[in-house]
Amino acid sequence: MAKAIVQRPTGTKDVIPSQIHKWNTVEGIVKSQAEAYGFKEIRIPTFEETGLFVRSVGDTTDVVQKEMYSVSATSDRNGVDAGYTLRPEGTAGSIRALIENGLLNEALPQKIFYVLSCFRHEKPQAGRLREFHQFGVEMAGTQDPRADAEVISLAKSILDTAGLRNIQLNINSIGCPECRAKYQQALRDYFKPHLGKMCDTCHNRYEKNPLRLLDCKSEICSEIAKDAPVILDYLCDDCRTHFEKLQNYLMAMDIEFSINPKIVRGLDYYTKTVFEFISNDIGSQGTVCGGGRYDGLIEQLGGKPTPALGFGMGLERLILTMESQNAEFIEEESCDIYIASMGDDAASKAMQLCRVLREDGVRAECDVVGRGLRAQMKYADKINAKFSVVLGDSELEEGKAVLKNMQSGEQCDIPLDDRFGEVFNAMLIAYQLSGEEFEGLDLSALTGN
RNA sequence: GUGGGUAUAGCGUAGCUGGUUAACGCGUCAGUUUGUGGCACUGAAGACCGAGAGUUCGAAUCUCUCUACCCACCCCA
Repeated sequence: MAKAIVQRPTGTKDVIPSQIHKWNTVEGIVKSQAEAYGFKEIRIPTFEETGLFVRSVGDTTDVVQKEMYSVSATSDRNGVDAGYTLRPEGTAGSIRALIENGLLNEALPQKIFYVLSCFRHEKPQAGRLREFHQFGVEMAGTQDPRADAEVISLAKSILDTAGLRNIQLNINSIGCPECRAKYQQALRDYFKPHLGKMCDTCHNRYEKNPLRLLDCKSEICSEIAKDAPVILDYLCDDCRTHFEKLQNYLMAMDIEFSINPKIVRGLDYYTKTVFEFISNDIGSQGTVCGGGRYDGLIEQLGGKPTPALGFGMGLERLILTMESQNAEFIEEESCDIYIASMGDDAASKAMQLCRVLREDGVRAECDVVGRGLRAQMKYADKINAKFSVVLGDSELEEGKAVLKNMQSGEQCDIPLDDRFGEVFNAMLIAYQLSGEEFEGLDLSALTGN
């Protein structure tokens, strides 16, 4: 391992140039699909007042209790400690932005999406970083189950477009505050006699958030949880029909799902629908996408009561899954033309030609190291240049040079005057049309042969 | 926060039970008769063997501590 004076912080990753195409691929997919569904991009601050996350994510959750990067900011509010936190997720901030900018007074539903980095102080492992990247969407202003289906459909479209297979969709309903209260009581009644045998964290859960008793992975606890009451039996009429309609819409759209009554999201704001897309190919942290409805959140954050829902998708996990399934990434474009030169005059000419070409958006490069011709050609090959030109004294005298197709080795003359850019662009287009067609093309008129 | 694993040049590895100048592949750079890449050949640069301490005449190879990374628990994206 190479050493730098300072190394990157634990749980962070560099994306080096040879990998960037994966991110561009994924971000492209995610944005184009979101736009196809009518979602608009939003950008929000990287940090927010700590209170925002405490109120929304929930003060009993692990995320808030032990995973936030926070600083106090005593001086910011007339001596009152405002305190800031690097966002651990995207929903809180984007909902805050919807409220603060009055967007909930515009036509509803508001449909927004974002790509952003999130920060959680956890111990890193496969698919889990301290700084990770999330694509997310939020739809505010509808309680119709069609919205739930639409949002799930968007997530599914993204995974499909990315070329993924075997991603399982699990859905559940955790009810509204009324039916959930009844269910929580039922859970407490059920677990109470077993409490003695159960783990410490479950004791805590029993008190603070009984829903998560279902989630415990410990053998004894999960064994006990097996026969626990199921939330779906406790849903009120409204929640039940909402959930049933959602299922009907999903089936109508041919989106396969399974109902998993054990899904309990770790963020407190969820109501009714919750869902997860899970990959089995990337280790134990297989949740690629998770989300649900949060009908109470906007009011809780000071907005007018507005039902809403959304999801977050882990971009690192999405890329990991694509890699493990050998999905295709879009390759970056390489250099269009490398202009090699010998001697100072030719070097100047090369730089000048590069400038002209770049004005037309051509990826043009020339020697900036002072290498010999052979080395320049090797470099042109390494950077995968499509064409090359060699400039020396004789070319400058004659006013023309030889343009070489680096893939086929084919060469032709190209004038070194005002027509250079025009001719080269024609060659480039021919090249892009296809290698085979290129060979059959008669470009003699252009090149003046 | 709790466990387990790993740690040798830019990358990937070899180096067995301790013994002279730490090896190989890829990569990088320079050449292979003077103005042309991909192949081949030649050569060069590049590692105080994660850090610190200890055992020993002698350690990359043994012991201890630390750190980082990886994996799992937990939690979530």
